[in-house]
Amino acid sequence: MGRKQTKSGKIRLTEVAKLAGVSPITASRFFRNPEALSLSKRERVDSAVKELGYVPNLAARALASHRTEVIGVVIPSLTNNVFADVLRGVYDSSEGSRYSIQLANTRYSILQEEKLLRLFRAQKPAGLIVTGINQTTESRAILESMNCPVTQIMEIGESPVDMMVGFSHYDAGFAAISHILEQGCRRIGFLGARMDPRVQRRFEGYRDAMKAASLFDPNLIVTTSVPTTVTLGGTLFADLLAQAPDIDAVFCVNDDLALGVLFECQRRQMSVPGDLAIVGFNDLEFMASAVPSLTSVRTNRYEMGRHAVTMLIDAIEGRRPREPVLNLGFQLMVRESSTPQST
Amino acid sequence: MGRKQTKSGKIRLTEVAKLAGVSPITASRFFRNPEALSLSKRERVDSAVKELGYVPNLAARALASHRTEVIGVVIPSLTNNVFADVLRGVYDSSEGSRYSIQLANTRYSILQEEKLLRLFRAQKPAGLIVTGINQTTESRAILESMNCPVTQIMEIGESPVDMMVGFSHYDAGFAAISHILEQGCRRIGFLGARMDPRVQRRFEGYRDAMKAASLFDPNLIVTTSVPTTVTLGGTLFADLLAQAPDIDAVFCVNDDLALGVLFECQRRQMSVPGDLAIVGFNDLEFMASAVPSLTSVRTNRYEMGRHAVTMLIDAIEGRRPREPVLNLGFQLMVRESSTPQST
DNA sequence: ACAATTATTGACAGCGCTACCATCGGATTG
DNA sequence: CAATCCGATGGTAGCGCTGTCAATAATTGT
Repeated sequence: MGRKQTKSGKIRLTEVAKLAGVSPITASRFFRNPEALSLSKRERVDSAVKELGYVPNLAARALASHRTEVIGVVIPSLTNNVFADVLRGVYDSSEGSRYSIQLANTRYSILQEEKLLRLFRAQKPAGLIVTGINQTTESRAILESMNCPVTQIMEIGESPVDMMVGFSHYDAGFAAISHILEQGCRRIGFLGARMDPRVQRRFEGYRDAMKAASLFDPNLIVTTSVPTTVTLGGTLFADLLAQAPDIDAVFCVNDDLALGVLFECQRRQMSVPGDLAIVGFNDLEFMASAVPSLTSVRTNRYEMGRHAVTMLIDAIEGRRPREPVLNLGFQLMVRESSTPQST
Repeated sequence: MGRKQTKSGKIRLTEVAKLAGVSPITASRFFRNPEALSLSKRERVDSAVKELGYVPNLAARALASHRTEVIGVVIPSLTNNVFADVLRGVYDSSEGSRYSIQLANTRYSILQEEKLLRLFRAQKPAGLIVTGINQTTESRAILESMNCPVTQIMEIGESPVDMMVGFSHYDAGFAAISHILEQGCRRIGFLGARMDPRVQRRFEGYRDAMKAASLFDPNLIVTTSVPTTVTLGGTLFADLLAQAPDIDAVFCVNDDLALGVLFECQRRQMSVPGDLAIVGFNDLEFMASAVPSLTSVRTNRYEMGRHAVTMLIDAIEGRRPREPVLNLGFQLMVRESSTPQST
């Protein structure tokens, strides 16, 4: 015969059905569509399941039904707090649904992303959430061959693979700089770390706002590809000061850098915002709490996660949104660090 | 007949085998154990796979082989930075192996944990990593019925389900307090948020160290079950000051709280460490960068993640470690915030 | 040169579940 | 009262892959 006998202890759906006195297919329906069963059978199956301690075999289910109830989520980093909030939204809105979340981490590697997408494809997820809009041609091809709804999150742009939820990093960067300019600052430095595509677009917002005010100067810019840390904020700021000692404001591409700048100012006895205005990005929780409180651009990360999942589930279940691209915008949270007059 | 014809475009292993001129089972072996094939067949299968764009069906594989190559990781939070580091270790050491990581988030809910473990069980993972040692009886039963290696991480204790990697939170808390006592502080406050089991044990370390010095006083303690934030650190500290105005040090169960306390001191013009010594826990990156730099207890989170996976894979592949419990210890990172004399 | 061993390969059956259709009793209708 | 419909249930036939073991080819030793 084929293979060794099924372990005696193993409970299959057949056993459950037998005990409940129904056919296997009825027992199967108990899990997928209990309303379709008569109350009496439903109860009989239910107690049989409990009595035998039946655990459905997901692989068999997936094989027979050609689908799974997994939503894949591909993000570039777990260390970056930004994604923690997105994921909270994702988990919150998947809870209560039949779908379970499977998380994958590219660590900002294009190759890793392709590999993960390939892995997901082999698993036939019900839907997929991916970060950003700068997938490689190869990744995009995989996504398009995937035969399931896909939501791109964190930013919006032209030609979505399928759906998108995000905001314009360019606009957000531009708005931040406009605000600083309004405060009367003229020499606004730019501090950037891990220049991923979204950070790059924030930079473009900075650049264009500065150019529009005829204040653009390459000396005001310090960037690195190194991952962001608070300490790095201090280091980069020191570099910036060395190359442009006359700066009166700094725009940091994220809040960790901004906090690092604040600490460095404290170390150098520079007053914030008196000597220097600081504006961060993301509006992490600590920004409001710092002394002085730090201005930042709030991005609706939690909502992004929520909407991404909601839209995805709707699409999976055939209720496609009429508008595939959802712009969640941003809010400039103006605080002490960028309002010199209030000091 | 059974069901509608397989979609014409669908490539199965059989098709690959046919094109390569081998039997399906040989093609199958190409994926699982390529060394077993002769070089010529290996090349033939390889090019057939590429030509047809074959994507293996993981569900079928899992069903036929009774296993998967998934390592499940169950953690209580993604918002908490602590786990980001653990996960970095997990991902780093799973990379290059055949196993892929599946992450699940209990959000500190016991029920959610049980639900997730049940889900994992139905998926027959190759191995499982779970956080902490305080599983419910039910969760523990699921883990034990799981028929795969299990590693508990973040802390160590008696009677592991299988393996453990972590450190003693009690000892760490005790050591932190001992250090503060050595600095001459006597009225050491305790600030705690989200009192999960590990935080609870840090508290016990605090309590016993204080009792040993005959300095224990319930008025020195402020805790809440609310999740941790920097802002909360400030709030709790204000409460603490109200109830014990004469404190000369604070031990915070995590670094976010400690940062919040520092900001609150700045707001109140209290000098750190002159008026108040501050010690945090976890040694997140920003602690070294704060002004003054903040003392903390460094926990080897990255290494915890790495070892958890390494041990797990070894166990999966039959190379069980001789010692199932690995204590990674901790280091007290003494900085300005707790060394008054150096100010 | 021949048996003994080892490396490759293949045939077969079936993993546990569900899609598809058929069935069947009973309620509804004209 | 037959015709119609509908909700509940079941039978059959795989889904795509791999475990088992047997068969064959290649290699080695004596």
